[in-house]
Amino acid sequence: MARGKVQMRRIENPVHRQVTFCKRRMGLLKKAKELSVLCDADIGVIVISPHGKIYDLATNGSMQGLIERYRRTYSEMHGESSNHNKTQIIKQEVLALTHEIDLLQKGFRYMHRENGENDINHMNLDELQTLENNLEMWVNNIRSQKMQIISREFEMLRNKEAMLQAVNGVLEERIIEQNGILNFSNMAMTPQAPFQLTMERNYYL
Amino acid sequence: MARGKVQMRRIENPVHRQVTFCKRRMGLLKKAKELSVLCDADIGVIVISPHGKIYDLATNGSMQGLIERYRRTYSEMHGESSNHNKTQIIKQEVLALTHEIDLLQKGFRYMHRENGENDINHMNLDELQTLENNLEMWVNNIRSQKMQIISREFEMLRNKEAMLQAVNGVLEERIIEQNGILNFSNMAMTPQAPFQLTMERNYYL
DNA sequence: AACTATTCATAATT
DNA sequence: TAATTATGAATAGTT
Repeated sequence: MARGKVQMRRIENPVHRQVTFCKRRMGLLKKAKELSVLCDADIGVIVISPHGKIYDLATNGSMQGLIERYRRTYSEMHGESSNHNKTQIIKQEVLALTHEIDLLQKGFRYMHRENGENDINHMNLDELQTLENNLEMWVNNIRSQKMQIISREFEMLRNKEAMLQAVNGVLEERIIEQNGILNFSNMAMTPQAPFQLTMERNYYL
Repeated sequence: MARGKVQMRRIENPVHRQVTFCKRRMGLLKKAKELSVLCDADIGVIVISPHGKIYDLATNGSMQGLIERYRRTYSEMHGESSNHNKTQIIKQEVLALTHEIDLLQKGFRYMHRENGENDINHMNLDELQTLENNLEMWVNNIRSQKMQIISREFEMLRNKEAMLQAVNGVLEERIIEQNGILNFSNMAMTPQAPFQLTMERNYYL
């Protein structure tokens, strides 16, 4: 809209999000009123903030009445009898939410397949509490794969090093055999600074 | 709005009114979706045309569920007592499911923060297809960080190697100076058996 | 909360 | 009905 196109995703900054919520909520209700007036339609809008606060608008009569009209037509459309038992309604909601959860879980499974690693396929509702731990595991898996590849290269370098030192040893022996004198053995066998090969955990995080 | 400011009253021309109804209805629902996404709000919109046709939108779960939440809050505000029957139990289930969804969405956000990238908060089916690319980016970032740190270690090993080779060179020269003969140059450059220093993957798992 | 620079929505027109 | 476009509205970022 203004000062740059807005990305259509949740605004992370809480202050910005709150301000935008307020502005756009007003805009939405205004648009609803305008549509109602211009086109003679009955409109109801319910907005529930993340904190559960409710903002609503009913352009004609009460929201309750509008909801009743909605329910009636909805039932007619679905051929349901006047069986709008509360239980029935809430079961529908459970169904909708369950579907949503399935979608999200599919997303997780998809991601884990992408990693080429084992997946968390059987993520049921009870296991969701460990979401962060699962992520940690994921990162560790990536770390492990990485190390598998890296280790080969290290091995080669280390082999080369060991080999060269062995050669040095032989050469020194030969010189000692022939000379009885060796000036630079110190330099050869005791490196000034230890060659640090520590791989601290945060290196791989 | 366009081509002249519109008067905020019922459009008398039926054709114009119908066209405007269609356009503005779409605009209203779009705005509602945007507000929902941007600000993490649950929104329900019901539009009833003059002819009784119903158009609706519920951004989270079903309209029935949204209406129930609306009713519940409305009832609470008016101090109406609650009856604990089956309905009550299922309502708790709805609450639990809603909570689970929140957790999952938080999980997604968390992961994307890890990537240092923008997040996909309201992951719908259409957006899941880009998940693979996001993961790829994440893995690449980890790989990059990893390599930056690893390279130091490699450099140190290489320095050691270079040093040892230089020593070898000096030693060989010395031997040549003194002997004119060097028997083990072959042995020096072709190791018989590699020195196994395997780092198995489960070390890091 | 007020102010713009922009983008967006849409009324009129084709 | 479906595009196009000129214009008014909405609003993101800023003060």
